Amino acid sequence: MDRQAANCCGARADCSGCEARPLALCGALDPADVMVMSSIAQPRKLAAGRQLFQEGDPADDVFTLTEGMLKLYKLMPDGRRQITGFMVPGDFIGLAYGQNYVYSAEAVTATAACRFKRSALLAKMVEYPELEHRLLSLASNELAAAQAQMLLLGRKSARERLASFLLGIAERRGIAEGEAMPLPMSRGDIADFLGLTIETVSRAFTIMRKERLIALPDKHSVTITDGDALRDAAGD
Amino acid sequence: MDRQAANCCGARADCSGCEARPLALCGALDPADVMVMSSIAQPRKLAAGRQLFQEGDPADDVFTLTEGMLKLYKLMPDGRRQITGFMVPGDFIGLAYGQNYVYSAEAVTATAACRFKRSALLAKMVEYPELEHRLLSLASNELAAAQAQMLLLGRKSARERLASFLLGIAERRGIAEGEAMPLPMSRGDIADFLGLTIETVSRAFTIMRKERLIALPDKHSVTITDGDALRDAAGD
DNA sequence: GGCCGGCATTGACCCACATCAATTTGGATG
DNA sequence: CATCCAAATTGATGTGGGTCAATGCCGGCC
Repeated sequence: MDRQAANCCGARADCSGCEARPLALCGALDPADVMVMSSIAQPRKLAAGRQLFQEGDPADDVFTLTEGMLKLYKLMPDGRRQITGFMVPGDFIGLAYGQNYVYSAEAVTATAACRFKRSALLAKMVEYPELEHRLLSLASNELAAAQAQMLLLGRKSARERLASFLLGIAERRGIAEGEAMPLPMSRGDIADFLGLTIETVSRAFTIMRKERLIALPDKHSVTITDGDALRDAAGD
Repeated sequence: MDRQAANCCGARADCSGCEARPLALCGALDPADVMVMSSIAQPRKLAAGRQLFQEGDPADDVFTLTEGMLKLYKLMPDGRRQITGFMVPGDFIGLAYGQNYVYSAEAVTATAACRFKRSALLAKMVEYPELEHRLLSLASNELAAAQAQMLLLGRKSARERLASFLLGIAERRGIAEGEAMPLPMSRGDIADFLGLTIETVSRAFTIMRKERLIALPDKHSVTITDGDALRDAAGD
């Protein structure tokens, strides 16, 4: 089973109906100028579990995620894995001025993304500096998130890590206390994001459920039932 | 002793002799245009141990480091600290599109930096898009470094962390095997950067010295004596 | 509806690193 | 040169989370 599902095309994108646009790179442009992006964008779909690219591949393309969720990760030769982020619609992927990708990207759920040739995007950025401006703003947000994650990985306990993780998702997704929140990634992915093992993540979920900080309607959703206590558990 | 040493001035910078320029933001400009930066740059000196700014302060200024070393860090309410990076001449500090700094910055050694009003820099970026381009390139390098650090913090052993740290500095500084490398930060700073305790860092140094991977001429220098073995110890 | 297989949970045990506690070292100061 | 003190090292002991192993759960498939 190595064929990719509904990938293909080479077709040009129709950005007019894109829901991710206001959030994403293209949101930097006047509505009238969005067509300049569609002229260089190639839509691309990816089934859950498939890779968008691998660490070390030549970084000729960059992407804007429009639907679904991707995970970015780095691997060590012995298989240890660190997930550096979960990407959601609007996120830009492939920023990096090196020749090659420095991490791998894999679909968590079925995803859709817009692919751009790096060279084409660079050319458009010369013409439309507001694109570069938006990209810098996306990059600096990512940097702030990366720094928060370093604090989490370097200094927080397992319990604090899980609490911070859940609060972070809820905030990013704008999900209120008492509302069910989708958690599409596996326990293994969460563990590799938080620098823990599957077993430790599972135990932390169980404890927090027993303490009524959260509820677990099923394995792929959480409800924050006591936001104050959860913030307390996050340690900051 | 709360007065700041030789800080002061409000004077305009003379960028013509700036050694950090080729590396830094200003290196993006034609030599003829560098004066546009000096017109908005304010030089600033900082003694070792002094803070440039604190997490939460209004982020009105941004900086380019020209001399010395700064550490950036985040604190938890109970005092746990994670250093997210050590900055060297050429590095840009204060990137972030929020209202407030999201980390603190403190001088490790005596430092010199160029301060810019964020608003003034933003204005110049409109006029000179190559400034924004350079900033994006600096940001994406920092992002790649942050991702490498997440792998280190989430998945590496104490020994691997220290080995990676030393190799990273040697590479950044262009220091060859057998050459003494300055290590201006304290063991405590190294510990807070690597997500370990002082004692564990100290033990790891001792072990690697006894194994002849490194030599420790004094507490603030290291020599990599067996680069291959050290790369091996770094795990990737 | 029953079977299968992958993911998640739970339990028992272990170990790398944290913590607590002395020393030792070395740079600053008079 | 002696004194002081903060930083670093070294040693003894504790523990949070990793490892290994068994069991449970659920969704897909015949």
